[in-house]
Amino acid sequence: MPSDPVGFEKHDHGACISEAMATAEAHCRAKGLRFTPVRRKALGLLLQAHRAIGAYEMLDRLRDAGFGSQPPVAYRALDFLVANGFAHKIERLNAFIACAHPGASHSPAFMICRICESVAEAHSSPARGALGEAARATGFRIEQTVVEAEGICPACVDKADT
Amino acid sequence: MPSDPVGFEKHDHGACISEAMATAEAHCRAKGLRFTPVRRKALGLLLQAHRAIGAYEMLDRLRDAGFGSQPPVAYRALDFLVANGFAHKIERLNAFIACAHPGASHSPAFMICRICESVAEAHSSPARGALGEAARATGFRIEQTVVEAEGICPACVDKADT
DNA sequence: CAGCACTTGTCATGTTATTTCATTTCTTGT
DNA sequence: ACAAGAAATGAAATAACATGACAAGTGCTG
Repeated sequence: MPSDPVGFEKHDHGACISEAMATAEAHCRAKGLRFTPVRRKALGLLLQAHRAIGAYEMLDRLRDAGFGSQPPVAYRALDFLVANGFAHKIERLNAFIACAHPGASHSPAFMICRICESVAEAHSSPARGALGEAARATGFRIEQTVVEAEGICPACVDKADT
Repeated sequence: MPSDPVGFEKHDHGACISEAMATAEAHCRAKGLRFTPVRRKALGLLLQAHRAIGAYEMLDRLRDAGFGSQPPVAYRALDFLVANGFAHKIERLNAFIACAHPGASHSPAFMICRICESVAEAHSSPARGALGEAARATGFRIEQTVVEAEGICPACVDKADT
């Protein structure tokens, strides 16, 4: 099980998909959540894509798979996945990506390549760092954080420098 | 000149507006940028509001002020302000806010109150912290960061606890 | 098996953002 | 001063992202 903080490396994608699905399955069983076909399919599509997917792209694929064709179909499935930590929303892209560390409650941080649009997930520590300091100094109670870096991924840096 | 990292405190709002406008004015003069009426008005409106403003709310006000009524009017003005560091986009809100530290090149971080929707700006240090570490470890080249915390501001915490 | 909570499908609408092109304004080089 | 080029504006159209509301179906629970 890859628990490293980033995701630009190559890996056994098939295995990572089945693992993530199994984790979600188990989590839902444990929590009494209904991992319905449309939700399962949505997570599968996110994992398969291995990149950030817009809600309407998701909708297209769900429709192709025989599910409903109206936006709420996609948004509801994605909301479920996000709410339960199986996926994250990338605010910068208005898009969604499968969680790289499902199960673990965490504050994700993302690195977004502006060339190839790949996205890697890392952990952030809201409490530490400048933001946590500012929050403590002012009495702000942090509930959730969005941390996204835009730039160039290793592969594209190599290409650009060549 | 308030250079403290946060913005939940009371302050002389009139003075802070004129200062910010003057700073922008000077910056544009120095860089040969055209600080046109619509851009000036947009910045004034952001400063006046002292909160995050959606593009269409900005558009309404610009139209009321006699400018064009089509979305690009607002988006172009806002893009100019953001590009030149006079304003920031809050991704979480799809809204824009005047920069609290204009002139200084910086990586802003924001604290967003989910009760009263106030927004405070702090500095972040992308290079340090978990994100910078992950970037160095993988070879990701950070160009820009989005750091936004959602939670409860001091004033609303007090209210909630009462 | 009745009642309830939850999920799904669909229609309708609301919100945010961009593309395109013609026109005007400003700046620059001569 | 003036022509050429760059930048900004106005306006129309459209694209992309997201939610509200309601009826019908599903599965659990008493």
